[in-house]
Amino acid sequence: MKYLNVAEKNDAAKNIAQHLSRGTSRRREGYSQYNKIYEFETEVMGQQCQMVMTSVSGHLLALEFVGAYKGWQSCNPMVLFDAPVFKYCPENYEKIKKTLEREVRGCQGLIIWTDCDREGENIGFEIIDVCTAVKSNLRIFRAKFSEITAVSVRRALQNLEQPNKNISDAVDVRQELDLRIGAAFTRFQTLRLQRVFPNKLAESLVSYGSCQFPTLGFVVERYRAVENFVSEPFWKLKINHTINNLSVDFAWERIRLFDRDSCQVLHDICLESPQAKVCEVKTKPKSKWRPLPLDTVELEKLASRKLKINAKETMRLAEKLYTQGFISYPRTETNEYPKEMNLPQLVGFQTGDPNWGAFAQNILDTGGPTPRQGNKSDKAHPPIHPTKYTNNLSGNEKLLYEFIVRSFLACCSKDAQGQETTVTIEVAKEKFSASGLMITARNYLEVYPYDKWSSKEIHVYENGQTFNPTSIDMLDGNTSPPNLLTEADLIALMEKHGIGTDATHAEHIETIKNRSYVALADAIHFVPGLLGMGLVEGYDAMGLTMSKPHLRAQLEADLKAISEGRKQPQQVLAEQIAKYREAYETVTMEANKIDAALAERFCERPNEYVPTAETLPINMPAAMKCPKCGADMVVRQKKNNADEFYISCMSFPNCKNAVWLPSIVKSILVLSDTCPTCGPNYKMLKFEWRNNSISHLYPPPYTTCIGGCDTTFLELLRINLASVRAVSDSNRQTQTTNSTRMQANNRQVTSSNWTNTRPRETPAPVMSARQNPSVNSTQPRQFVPPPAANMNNQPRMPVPRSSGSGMGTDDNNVICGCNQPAKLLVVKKQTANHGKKFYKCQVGKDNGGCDFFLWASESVENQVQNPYDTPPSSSWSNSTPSHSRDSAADNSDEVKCNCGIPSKKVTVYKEGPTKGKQFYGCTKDMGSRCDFFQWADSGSVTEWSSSSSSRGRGQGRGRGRSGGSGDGPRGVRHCSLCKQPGHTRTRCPNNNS
DNA sequence: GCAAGGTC
Repeated sequence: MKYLNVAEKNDAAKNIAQHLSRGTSRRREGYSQYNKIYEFETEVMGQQCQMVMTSVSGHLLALEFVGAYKGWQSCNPMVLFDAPVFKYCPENYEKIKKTLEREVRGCQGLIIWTDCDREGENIGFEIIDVCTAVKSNLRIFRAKFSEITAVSVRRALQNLEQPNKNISDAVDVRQELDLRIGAAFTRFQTLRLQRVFPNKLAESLVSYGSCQFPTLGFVVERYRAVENFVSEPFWKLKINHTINNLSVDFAWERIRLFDRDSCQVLHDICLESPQAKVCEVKTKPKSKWRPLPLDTVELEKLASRKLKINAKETMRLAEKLYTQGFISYPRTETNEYPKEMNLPQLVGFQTGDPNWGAFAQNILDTGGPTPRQGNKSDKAHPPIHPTKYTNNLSGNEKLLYEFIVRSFLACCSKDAQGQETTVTIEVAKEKFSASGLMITARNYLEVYPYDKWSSKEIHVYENGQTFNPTSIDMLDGNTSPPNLLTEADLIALMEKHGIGTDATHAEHIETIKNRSYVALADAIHFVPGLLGMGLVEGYDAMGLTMSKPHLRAQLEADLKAISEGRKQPQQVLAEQIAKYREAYETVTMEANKIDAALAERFCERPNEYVPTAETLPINMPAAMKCPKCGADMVVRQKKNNADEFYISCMSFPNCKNAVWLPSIVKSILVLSDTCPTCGPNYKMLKFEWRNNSISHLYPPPYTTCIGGCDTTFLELLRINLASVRAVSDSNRQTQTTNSTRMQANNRQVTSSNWTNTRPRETPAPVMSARQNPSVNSTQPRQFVPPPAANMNNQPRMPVPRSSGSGMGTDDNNVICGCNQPAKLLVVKKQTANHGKKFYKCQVGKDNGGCDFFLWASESVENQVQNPYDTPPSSSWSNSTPSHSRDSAADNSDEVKCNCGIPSKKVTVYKEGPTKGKQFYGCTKDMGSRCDFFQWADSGSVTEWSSSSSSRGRGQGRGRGRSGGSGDGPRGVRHCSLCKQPGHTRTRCPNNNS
C-alpha cells in the first residue's frame, strides 16, 4: 500500500515527514522547487506502507468568472451576481498540481495533512479534486492534528478521519461571495466615479470588499466621533501634601463636577475646615502580568505601538525571518504553548546574547520556562517564538527579531511584583485618595522594555492620623475627544468584529491606504481620506450599511452554520447574493448620492454621469408586465447606442414586445410604487431628460406611469399604447375617439412578425385590422403613433429634438426590420456582386437584430424617397406635429404634405403586415423632407405592389422604387423605364431584362 | 484594473 500525503505547505510536509519517519525520510524534488517530496515507510492502520509526502502552497485552485465576464466592459457588473464562475489552477501553481498528478498515480491512498482550519479543509478538497481526476479509486483520509509535533502527527495518523465537506463548503461560499460582491461593486464604483470625477479619480481603482469597507468604516466612525465631539468644561478639587520635597497629590473621590458653582461651594467648605484625616490605609501586593504567548494580531499591534513598524511591514519582516528559520510561523491565532514544545531548548538558544542571554540563563536556572497561557488556539501553529539565535540582523528585521525574542523570554519568566498602598483621607467630609507603588521584583520587565511600570513614592500614613494639606485647589478642565485610531486600535477593532483573519488584517489596512480611503495623519493616527469619507457618506445617505461590520459578521455566522451542517451552502449563497444584489440595485439607482457626497468632499462639480450599456442597471425590477405575454419588462440600453433606452420583455426572444424611448430620455428609474390608475402591473417611472425641450411641461425628474393613464405623455414619447397595455377593441374605439388615432389595436405579437412590431419615432402608419384586409386580424400591426395630431384642445407638446442617435443615420435612410437605420455595406466577395452596396441590420441577426437585406443600388443611387425609410433622427428633428393628418386624408386626390406641397404615393415594400399598402409621403430630398405620412385608400393593393410583395425578402430591389418620384406627375406612379403610368419597370413592355 | 483567503 502506498499513500500520497499532502500538507498545506512545504514546511509542514517536511516536519510531518520528519516526525512520522523518525528522521529517516528521504527528500527528492517535485516539479515545484518550493514543494519537495519526502518519502518514508511507516505503519498505517496496522499495515506497513510506503509514504510519499508533498505539499501545496495554500489554495491550489482559484475562482474566476468565465471569459465573457472577465472584461470590465464586457457586462453590466450586476450580472456578476449570477455569472458563471469556475475553479482553475493558476499558472504559478501548475507545477504543484503536476507533482500531485504524477505522484498520485502510483498510490492507492491519499491522506490530507492541510491545516486543521476552515481554509485548510477546503484546500484539502482541492487536492482531492486534482488527485481523483487522475485516479478515481483512491482511498481518501484526513489527518487531524493541532500542532506539528511527533506526538501530535503520530496520533493523527493513527486516528485518520474523513474530510469534512461542510467545512469546505463554507469556504466555497465565502470565496464565491467575495468574488461576486467585490467585483460587482468595485467595477461599478470604479467605472462610474472615474467618469464623474475625472480630475480626481480618472486613474483610481475604487474597490469594494467585505473586509476593506468595514475597516474604512472604523476609521470614519472614530473620525466622526472626534469631529462631533463637544467639549464640556468641568471642575474638580485636588489636595496636595508635600513634605521633605515629596509631593503627594490626592484625587477627589467625586472625580469632577460639571457645575462650577457646586464645585466652588465644596471647595469653599474644604477651605473653611481644611484639616485632613486619614480614614484608610490599604497595602496589597500588586503584580504586572508578563505578556501572553505571541499571536499574529498581538505581534502586529505591539510592533505598531512599540516599534512603530506598521502591520503590513511587520508581516513582511516576520515572513522573512520565518523563511530564514529565525522564528516560527508568523501567522497564528494560538496564544498558548502546546505541552510538547521544548521550551527550555528554545530559551537555551538565547543564552549567549549579550543583552538578554543572562536573563535567558536565569530562566533555566530558576525552574525553567513557565509561560503564561492564553486561551486561543488555531490548532495548527504554535505562538510566534524564536527558533534559533542570530545576531546578524539589522534595521527593522533586527528590531522585530529582538522583540519576538524578548517577548518570548518575558512570557517564559515571571510577572513583575510590587506593593501598592492606597491612602484615603477626608477633608470637610469630602474624600480624596492617593496611592504609592513599591516594585519588589521586576522579573519579566528586566527583559521586556516595552512595558513601563514605575514605583511611586508616598508618605507613610497611619489610620486616624490628621495633617494640614499643603494646598486645596479647585482645578478646571475640559472633556477631550477620543483619539483617532492607531493601527493597533484598528487591528483590535477588526479582530473584535471578525473582519478578516489574523493573516489578513494588515493587508486590508494596506489596501485602504493604497486606495486613498484613509491616510495617516501624523504617522500614527488614521484619518479618512476625501474619497473614503465621501464613499461612506454616499452609502450612508442611501441607508446602506456597507461600511459597518455586521454584514461581514453575519456572513461569518452563516459560514459557521454551514461548517456545522446547520445551513445549506446554496441557501446561504442565495440569501447573501439576494441581500447584496438588493444593495447593488439601490446603489446603482441612488449613485448620485455618492456623487453628491464626493462632490462636497472634493469641492468639485461632478460630471454628469451618462451610463453606458455596461453600467446600466439590468435585471432591474420590472417596470411593468408585458401586455403580450405577461413576463416582466425591464429597462435596458441599446447595445449600439448607449444614449438610448428601451423597455423590453424578459421573455425575449420568444416575446419581442418592447417600448422604445426617444433619445431625450437621459435616464429612467423604476420606482417601487405602482400606478394607482393602471394597477399593480405598472411601476411608476422617474424620468430625466437629456435637454430642456420638455422640461417646462414635465419638469425633471418627472415621475409618471407609461401604462396608458397618461396618453399625452405616451404620445409625446411616441410610445405605442399597444406595447404597454393589452388594448381591446372597445377601448381602442374610445381611445381612438378621445385622443387622435394614436392607438394600435393589436393585442398579440408573435415572433414571426416581430419586424413590424417596434417601429418607433418614425412617423409610421396607424392602422386598424380593417384597413389592412390582407392581414389576419390577429396578426400584429403595432406601430408607434405619430406625434399627437389634432391637439387643438390640448397644450402643444414641444417635440424633443434629438441630439442625433449616432447610429449612422446621416448616411442613409433605410430602416431595417428592427426599425433601426440599416447599415450600408459593400460586397467584398469576388462574386458577380462585388463592390455592390447593400443594407443590413446593423445589430445583426446574431446579436438579436433582424435578417434585413436590401441592395443599395436602387434605394440610394436613385434617391428614391420612401417616408417609411425616414430615420428616427430626422423624424425627431423635422417633425412638426401641427399638421392634421385627418384632414390630409380627406383630400386624397391631391394630398399635400406638411411642407404644403403635393405628396407622393408610395408602397410599403418592407416585409410585414403592411407590405403592399400604399401611403403618401413628402417628395423632398431626405435631408429636407417633412415627416408627413398618410395611408392611401385602404385595400388599394396595386398590381405593382402585389407582384413585388411576392418577391422573396432580401432581393428588395423594388423597395423604394415605389413612387415615380421625379419621373412623372406627382401622386401618380409612372414606369421608371418608359415614364408611362399604369405599370412599373418590372412589367414594362420595354423591359427586356 | 475587481475580493479574501491561502502561501514562496
